Amino acid sequence: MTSIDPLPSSTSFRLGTLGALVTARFTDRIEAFGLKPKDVGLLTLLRAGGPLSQLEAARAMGVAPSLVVTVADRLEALGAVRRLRDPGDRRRQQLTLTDQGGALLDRCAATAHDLDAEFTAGLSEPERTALNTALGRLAADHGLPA
Amino acid sequence: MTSIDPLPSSTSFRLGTLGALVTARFTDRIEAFGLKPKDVGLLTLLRAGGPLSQLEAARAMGVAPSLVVTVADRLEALGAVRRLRDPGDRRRQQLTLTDQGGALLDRCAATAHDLDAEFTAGLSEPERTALNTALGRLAADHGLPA
DNA sequence: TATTGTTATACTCTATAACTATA
DNA sequence: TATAGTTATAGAGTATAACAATA
Repeated sequence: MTSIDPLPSSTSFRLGTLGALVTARFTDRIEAFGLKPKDVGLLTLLRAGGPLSQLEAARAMGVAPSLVVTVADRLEALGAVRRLRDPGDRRRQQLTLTDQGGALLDRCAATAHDLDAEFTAGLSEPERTALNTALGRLAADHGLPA
Repeated sequence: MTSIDPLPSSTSFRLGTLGALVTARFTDRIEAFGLKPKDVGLLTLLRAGGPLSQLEAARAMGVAPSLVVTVADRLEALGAVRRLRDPGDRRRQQLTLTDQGGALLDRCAATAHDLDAEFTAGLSEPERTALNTALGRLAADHGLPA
């Protein structure tokens, strides 16, 4: 008789459940900075892709433009981004990462790497490297930030 | 000068973003079976851990007991689980996986493995294996289904 | 009085739709 | 008339609180 490969041993199931777990922990920690996960996504995008209009940001993040308003409001209140009205087309708001926003993103990166160490403590060093390399390739293949 | 390791190269960031992406795709596909992700979680738990009371299920899943009511209602309507009042303690509802529920879970597993193949198409076979092995170890370390 | 399940309610996240200003 | 941003509203998912039945 043939036995079916069980769900919990699939890469999809494991990625989904571990991703939710690690996101929950990361969310808890960045709360200390006044940030939510989507805020970090926008900061990451701005560092990688220079100034962007809100609509461009929404498209790159795969979210509704109205959500970018909320996220940009919060980041602006923290001094992490600046909104500059485009003089050539006054409908557009150019979002720019401030120095303070860059420093905040650095603190998020440090937090993530701390979390990496704790979360993967049970892996050997080669396993950790192989894991991160494979995840990096998948991220690139699926259009996620490098 | 020292440069900070960027956020998108962290394992935590990659696990979080890839996990969200793969979960969204999986969610789309199991909708054809009338299932939501948490339903699949409960079915998985019941197959692995035999009959459970709703409270036990809530604890194992890390969700509120009231959510188990909703999930069990939907699964019962699909014929995937049975609720049996415990004769020894009539407050308890024992949740049991039916044959039909087992078949449904098998279809979810097949769906997940199809998704695995598509999602990791850009990896070499050794990379795919190393990835799944490392994820399996992390899942075990963090108390997720085997 | 404590516990299991259920129902009522509220909160978070995010999308869609309506609206304003500019083109 | 079309587009960028904003505001208003709605839906999904999940938690907390109130309640009913049983212990």
